[in-house]
Order: sequence, then C-alpha cells, then structure tokens
Amino acid sequence: MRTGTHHSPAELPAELFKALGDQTRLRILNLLLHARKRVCVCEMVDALQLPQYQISRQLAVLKRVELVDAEKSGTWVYHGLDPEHYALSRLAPVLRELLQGEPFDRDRARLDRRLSMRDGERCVVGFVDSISIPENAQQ
Amino acid sequence: MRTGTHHSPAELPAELFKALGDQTRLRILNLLLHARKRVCVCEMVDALQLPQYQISRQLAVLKRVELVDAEKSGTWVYHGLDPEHYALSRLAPVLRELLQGEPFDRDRARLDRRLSMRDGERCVVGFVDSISIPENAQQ
DNA sequence: GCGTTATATGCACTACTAAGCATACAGTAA
DNA sequence: TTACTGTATGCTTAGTAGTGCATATAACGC
Repeated sequence: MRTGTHHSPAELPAELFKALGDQTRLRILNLLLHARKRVCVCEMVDALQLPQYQISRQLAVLKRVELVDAEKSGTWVYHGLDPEHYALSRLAPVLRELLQGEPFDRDRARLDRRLSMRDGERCVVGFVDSISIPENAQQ
Repeated sequence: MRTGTHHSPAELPAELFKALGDQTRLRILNLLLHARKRVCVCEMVDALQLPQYQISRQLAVLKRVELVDAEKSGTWVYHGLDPEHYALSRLAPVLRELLQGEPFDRDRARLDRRLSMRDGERCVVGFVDSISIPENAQQ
C-alpha cells in the first residue's frame, strides 16, 4: 500500500488541480470515468490516438497525485481511478459534466469499440492502430 | 463586457483547472468563497500576507478564465467571483471542502478582521500591514 | 499643478512542464 | 536462450509560469 504523498499537505489541493490542468490527462480521466473499470495503456492509445509514451507519461502524473493506480497482469498494465482518493468522489461529478463535447465524446466512443475487443475482462489485442469511428470531422 | 475566451472551447476545462493549480490562486479563491462578496486587493494583501503584485498578478489569471471579475470604485478595485461562470456552481462546493486547514483557515480569519474595518460596504483603510491573529505557529 | 495611495504590469530570472525520440525494462512465447 | 510485445523512462528542447523588483497607471486630496 502506497503511503506517502510527495507534497506538503498544505499544497495538496494545488497539486491536485495542477494534475487536472492538462488536456491529455483530462482525456485519460474521461476514459476512466466512462469505462468504470481499469483500462490498459494500449486501449488508451487507441482511444485517444496519441503516442504510447505520452499516455504512460501522463498516467505517471496522475499516479503521483494518487488519482490513478495500476494493476499489472502479464505484460498488460490496467490503470484505474483510485476510489479511495480523498477528493475523487466530489470531483467525479464535476468532471463528468465538464468533459463533454470534443474530443471527449469521440474518445469515449473509440474506447467503447476498443473495449468490445476484450476477451472477458482481459485486453488481448495490443495496439490496433486506428479504431475506426465515423469521423465526420477530422481531429 | 468581456466576450472572448482566449482558448479553444475544447480545452476550456484544462485551462480552468490550470488556473486552480496554484496555491496563491487557491488562497484568493478561498477568500472570495468565504467572504461571499467582493474584496479589494489591499484587503487580500493583508489577509494573505503576500506582496501586492503577487495578488494582482494571480487575480489577472483568474480573470482570464473568468472565474473572477472586478468592479472599480475610485482607487479601490473590488474583485469577486463571477456567478455566471459555467462551472463555478459545481466547483464551489468542492473548493469549500478542499480548502481547509492551513493556510486557508488563517487566511479566512485574517480576512474577517480586515473586513470588519470597512465603513459599510467600502474599504477605507488601504494597507494595514499585519492584521494580528493569534499566531500559534508562524507562517 | 503636486504628492500620495491603490492597483497593474514590463522585464529579467528561474524553474518547471510537455513533446518527441530513442531506449530500457518486463513479461510472454518459441 | 532469442525474438517479440506492452509499458516506462532518460534525455533534449521549446515553451510557459511564478517570483521579485521597479515602474507605470489611475484616482484621490491638496
């Protein structure tokens, strides 16, 4: 069990909001809030259509503030929201409301297609590159 | 009336959280949430015990994301939360809950002393330097 | 006009942060 | 072992954000 935060308690809220202050990290949180289960990195790569290193990197930031934790299973790493986080329950409804429109809607749609490729609870396909979604507009 | 945000709508939530991701700005918001009325810069200087330029500067950031707006009255400028902000009503309860403990509690106490020096709704004393509060611990 | 007070801001400096690329690490399968 | 795949991370670079100081702006009183 992880115990230490690396910040003075007095600045915890600032660190928390700083972690939320990035588009990529909000897109990741949008996926996790939507999926309501752990999601592995390759699934996020396909859903967000971003390079794998960007997602790993931003996940590390979210883990540092303990919004996200990880569970390893073989080569795959499943990341999920930490329901124990001291502010998540209050923050989640606000995030759900704010993370609407593009790119958040399309990200959720791509994640759904990607998650439908699972074998039960397990990710089995690795990087699929380009989950096709009716792209009425690009971006 | 200010109309334009300077950010693409798709990144508005990220810009909003970025604005919340700073200790000084959270301390300012804490004051405004507590006061439930407009507060002028010199009152914030005394409550937060920070240099005036820091407060003006961070207020400018909060105004850029339109969480805060200002009303001028002579030399004094009264800053307040913008109740029209698209996310403030959802965010305010979360902020109230997170902005507890030090330095937020003491900031609110100092603001109360400072506000008690008002003449009705008007700030009349300028910089008082060191609103005395039982400082059981320094900082 | 002048001086004074309240607030905002230009500048220099420092520190941090995200992106991009390559590579390291870990686990699987042969 | 070797090859391969999923994930994490070291490094560099570019852009950005906070601080501190000085100064500018604005409104007041004389």
